[in-house]
Amino acid sequence: MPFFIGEFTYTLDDKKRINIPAKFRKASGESGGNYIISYYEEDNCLSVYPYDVFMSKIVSLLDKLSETDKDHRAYKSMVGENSIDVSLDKQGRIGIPANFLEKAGITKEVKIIGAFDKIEIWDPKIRAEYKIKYGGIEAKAKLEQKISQKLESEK
Amino acid sequence: MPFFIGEFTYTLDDKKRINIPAKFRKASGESGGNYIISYYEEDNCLSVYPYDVFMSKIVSLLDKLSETDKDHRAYKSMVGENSIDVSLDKQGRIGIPANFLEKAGITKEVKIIGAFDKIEIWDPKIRAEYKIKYGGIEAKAKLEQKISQKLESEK
DNA sequence: ATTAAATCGTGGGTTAAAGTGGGTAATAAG
DNA sequence: CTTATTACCCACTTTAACCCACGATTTAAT
Repeated sequence: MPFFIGEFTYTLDDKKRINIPAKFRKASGESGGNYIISYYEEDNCLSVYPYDVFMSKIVSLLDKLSETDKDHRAYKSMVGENSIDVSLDKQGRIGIPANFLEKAGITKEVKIIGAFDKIEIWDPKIRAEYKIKYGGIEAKAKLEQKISQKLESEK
Repeated sequence: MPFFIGEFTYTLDDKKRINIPAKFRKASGESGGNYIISYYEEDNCLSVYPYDVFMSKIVSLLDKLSETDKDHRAYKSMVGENSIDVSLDKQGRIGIPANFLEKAGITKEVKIIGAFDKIEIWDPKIRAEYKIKYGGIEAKAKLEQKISQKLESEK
């Protein structure tokens, strides 16, 4: 249901708050102002899921894991460590815990990116590097090939 | 359902608004005045999709991607960054965010081109270069060959 | 063909909303 | 008990959404 697209530049204030674009607040749907922030080391950004999306896309998956398998336990533990729940204040901002800012290398300026079902918060410099890796014409073509192969194989 | 063809020249005003040809407004169908602008680096123009077209051609595909695959996340992130939703004002114009004008190298004059299911907005100079690359007799023949090969292979 | 009416492209002013900053109180941690 | 962090509230500045208006062009009617 949520639908986030676009790219916005904001600043982290002294109280470690970041504004969420008005468009995104309206697009968050059922979850109201409740989000789960999740950090993926591979991405090096903060993924902000509307509460409901996190439940249906992430938690529902983790629920299927086995409690008697140590690797499964490890995975759950890792995802748990890198996730936190937050909510909007009256002005439409979220406060980000210091340890999460640190994980994602965020200091002052941030780029906020709509990634359809979730919102991403990036340090601009880290994002620029990421774009070189994935956003160039050739890199994008590779992604597209991989994805179309996957979709093809599912037919 | 939408059907856009033709070429028009308009100007970006001081408030970063661009007129949409009346013909195209009428041809937008279901989506009313709602569009998604998407930028492809390879094309170097702004692609303006009627909302419904974007949903059925782009989003329906992205929805199938996996949230636990970092390449899939990357692709969604890249597409999301280069997309934005807009809608017509009372006079039939759309406001274009500054970062999207920048991506496509648009300053004042624009060429608006109907590309069947979507509308394209070009800087005239960039369009002229593009035409050299793809519009010449030989270049066009190559395109046609590639396309007929694809269609052949799908039989 | 001439005139009237409607539509189209363009410009600009006003106002509500969005983004930002900071003060104070409540809560949690040392 | 003291200090630091977080939540809640209020205020300012800028941006863009919304509305109205004008000339040019097109369409329709006489």
